[in-house]
Amino acid sequence: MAERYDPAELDRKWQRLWEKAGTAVVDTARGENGFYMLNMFPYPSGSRLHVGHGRNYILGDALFRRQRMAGRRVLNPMGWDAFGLPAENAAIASGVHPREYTLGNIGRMKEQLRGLGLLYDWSKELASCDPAYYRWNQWLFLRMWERGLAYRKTAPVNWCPGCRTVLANEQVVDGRCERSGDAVEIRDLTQWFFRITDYAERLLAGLEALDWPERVKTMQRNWIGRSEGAEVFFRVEALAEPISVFTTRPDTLFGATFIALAPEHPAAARLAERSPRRAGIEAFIERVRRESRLEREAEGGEKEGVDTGVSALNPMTGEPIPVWLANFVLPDYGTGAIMGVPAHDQRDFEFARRYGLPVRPVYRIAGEDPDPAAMTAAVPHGGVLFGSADWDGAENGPEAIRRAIAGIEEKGVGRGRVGYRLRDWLISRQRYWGTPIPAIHCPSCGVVPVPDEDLPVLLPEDVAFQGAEGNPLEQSEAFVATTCPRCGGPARRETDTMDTFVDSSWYYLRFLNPQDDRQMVDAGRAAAWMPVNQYVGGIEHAILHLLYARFVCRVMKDLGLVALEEPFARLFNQGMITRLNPATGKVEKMSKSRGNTVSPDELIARFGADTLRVYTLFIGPPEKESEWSEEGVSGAWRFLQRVHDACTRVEAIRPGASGEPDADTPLRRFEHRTIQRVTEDADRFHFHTAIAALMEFQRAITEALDEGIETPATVVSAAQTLVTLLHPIAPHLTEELWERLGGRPFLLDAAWPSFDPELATPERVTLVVQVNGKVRARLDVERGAAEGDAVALARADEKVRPWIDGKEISRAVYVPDRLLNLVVR
RNA sequence: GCGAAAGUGGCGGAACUGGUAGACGCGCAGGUCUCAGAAGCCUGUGGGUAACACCGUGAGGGUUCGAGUCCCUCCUUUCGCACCA
Repeated sequence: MAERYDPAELDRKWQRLWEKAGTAVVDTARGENGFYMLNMFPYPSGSRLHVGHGRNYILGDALFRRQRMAGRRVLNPMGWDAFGLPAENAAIASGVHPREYTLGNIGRMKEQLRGLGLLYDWSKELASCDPAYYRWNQWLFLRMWERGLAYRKTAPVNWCPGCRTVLANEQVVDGRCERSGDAVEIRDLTQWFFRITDYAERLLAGLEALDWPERVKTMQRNWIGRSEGAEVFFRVEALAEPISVFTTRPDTLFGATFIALAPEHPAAARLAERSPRRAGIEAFIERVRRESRLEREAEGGEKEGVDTGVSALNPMTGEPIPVWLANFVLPDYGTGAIMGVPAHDQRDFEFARRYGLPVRPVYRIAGEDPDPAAMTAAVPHGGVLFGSADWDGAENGPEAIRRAIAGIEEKGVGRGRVGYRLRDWLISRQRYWGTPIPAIHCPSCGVVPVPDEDLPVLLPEDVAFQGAEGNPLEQSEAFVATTCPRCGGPARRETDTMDTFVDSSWYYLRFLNPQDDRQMVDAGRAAAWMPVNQYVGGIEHAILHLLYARFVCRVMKDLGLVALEEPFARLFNQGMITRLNPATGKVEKMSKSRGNTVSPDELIARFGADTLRVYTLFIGPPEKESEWSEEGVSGAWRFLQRVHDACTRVEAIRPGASGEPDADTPLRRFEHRTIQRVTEDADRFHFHTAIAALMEFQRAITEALDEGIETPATVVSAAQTLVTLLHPIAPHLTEELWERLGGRPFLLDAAWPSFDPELATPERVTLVVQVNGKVRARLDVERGAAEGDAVALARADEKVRPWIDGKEISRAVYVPDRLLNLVVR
């Protein structure tokens, strides 16, 4: 072999040629035979990508190339989720404008993606920080505002002291900011929200039909948290309005021995005012409200409460029960008030035990736990047999609940209701680097929308970032000072910007018409290309991005902008790449902060992008997490060497290859079996087993060359098939070899080979012979051998004979082409 | 605590529907080439045995001619949920 495989040169050469020829550019005005492949667009961070990041892009690129070779017009765009706090924090630290910082990162990241041989339709590139993009955030916001889907309210919200902004519920994990890890505080602020709760039922129902990982769907179901129950009104002596509680167990209403309000409940302060123990109650309210979310929701946290001294009347019996304030009642779920049924609810029971409140089992509900007798003994007041003749006989469970709701509604003291855990999406952020919310505060007209013709509301430039505290937007008098579009008087501009998840909730639609300045989306193209056929990204977006995108897509449908409800038909979550951390001795997620990353740059310099791609795909099933190993990479490198060497030898015999390949030879059969294996494996994303099949095929070709039995035409055909099947995995080397084997560029436009099922099956098979279920011999037989022949062969086999001699074969189980089990006594 | 997924050689993993357990790769051992090494290349590689037998898919039971795969009990790990009334 003359020349060695020089990846550095090949990588550069083919990356240039692909780009120059625009091989990945798709005209989205034409929709026929389209396939929309999408990787979640990345945040352009300041640090270099590591090999753990590469996994989902390499997988996406392999899927893209595979679909293209199947003859589809595949749209595979890339863009940038370019707004966000890291850029602004960098600006505050160094003074560089967030835009400059972000654009610099985009440039570097793009080069890195190119270096991996990833092929995107860059003519569709977009960045969410571009006014041409974010003006449509503002436009959509105004449409939502018109319909009451965007609104402002004062509410207790999550405040992250580290990020100095409010957060959505979805961004708070275990009481901490999912970005910075700071404990989140609760503050009363006036903020902008999107009314996602109006869509709770549709978001839940839509999950059914999606081809998504079950665990993602489960997470979304849990987050939406639907529960059926009833709202029940309790009259309170001191108040004009009754207090409404939400319960999923209206069947236990007769067992309610108290009601409890969240300290934030509007009625709480009014009740305190009337109480002789006012000071104590107000102190309690103040104390609970000051607690952070972390403290308040801490596991095993003591349930605490205070008696308002006021009574409420059980609507079914008219019996007075005390009204308490309790820290475990959440202000923003249900009605912010509960009925306490200690006999049938663990939390209520703990609370009752602590404060000596009665526990009253509802006896007529059969099979309820805990055991009423035991509880009666455990509490001072004792249980009282109580129930209702109306509800008697109803089995505990849905039927009892249904009847209870009917009884409550009949009496006019409540109604059936569905509760959701989902809260409205808080989209305000007190930061600069985001989409300005298009609203103006006028002292006489109130909060007024910016007229459409004044869009986009641009971010101001006269802002000093270095060392800035608070929201940098507030610094710009030119931005803030404006006139009211309604009355023309002086007014102040809204300085909150939008959560960056607004940007990412519709970008997949914008890739279809990224330069269109007349409309947000192109309904015709959306009809042709949406939903995204295959979406690939990390599990960390299981709730946040994926729920918001499903919501916004539905809003856009209701606004008549598109005709679809679900943006992503199929979702794939790649597993993380882990690596042994020498510092801790543990296998951990690969990350910069842990210091266990591997840079693709050095690997590419040494082995080329294809080796990195082969190893990344070979490391394990892509949906599982996989451990990176330095030595493993060399296996991928050696494989590509052997492919290169084999094809170089084939190239040398090519001039002698005339005519068609032989119809049926061992290599020919190997070729067809490999096509079948690789096709099936690639289509379930299992490139690791596809690579294993290709390794075996390469060895078969090398052996055929060594032995010289196969005709040149047959060998050339095999080698061409090898590089074609390997192309989605190792595009640069295969492109080069393809050309040298007589193919015309580009492989992306070459047809994926098809297999003949007859040839893909071996002619002779190994028949396993078992005696009483234990393997005793392996026979090489013709495919399709008859049972009688197989038994005869087995009985005559010298390895089998000792096990059956002198015994009677009572039964023979024969699985053609696989196994013969002789059962002897 | 509740729910889901997983547990296979020294390591990553394969076996998709019950039918040859360990494909493929790493590592390791021996060989080849070389003055020597590196890189290649070839051979071997679950435990066990002289060779068989035998033992082997987290543990224990079960179903079956036959179980990594199905059922039951338990252990471990990972992930999700967890005052949501």
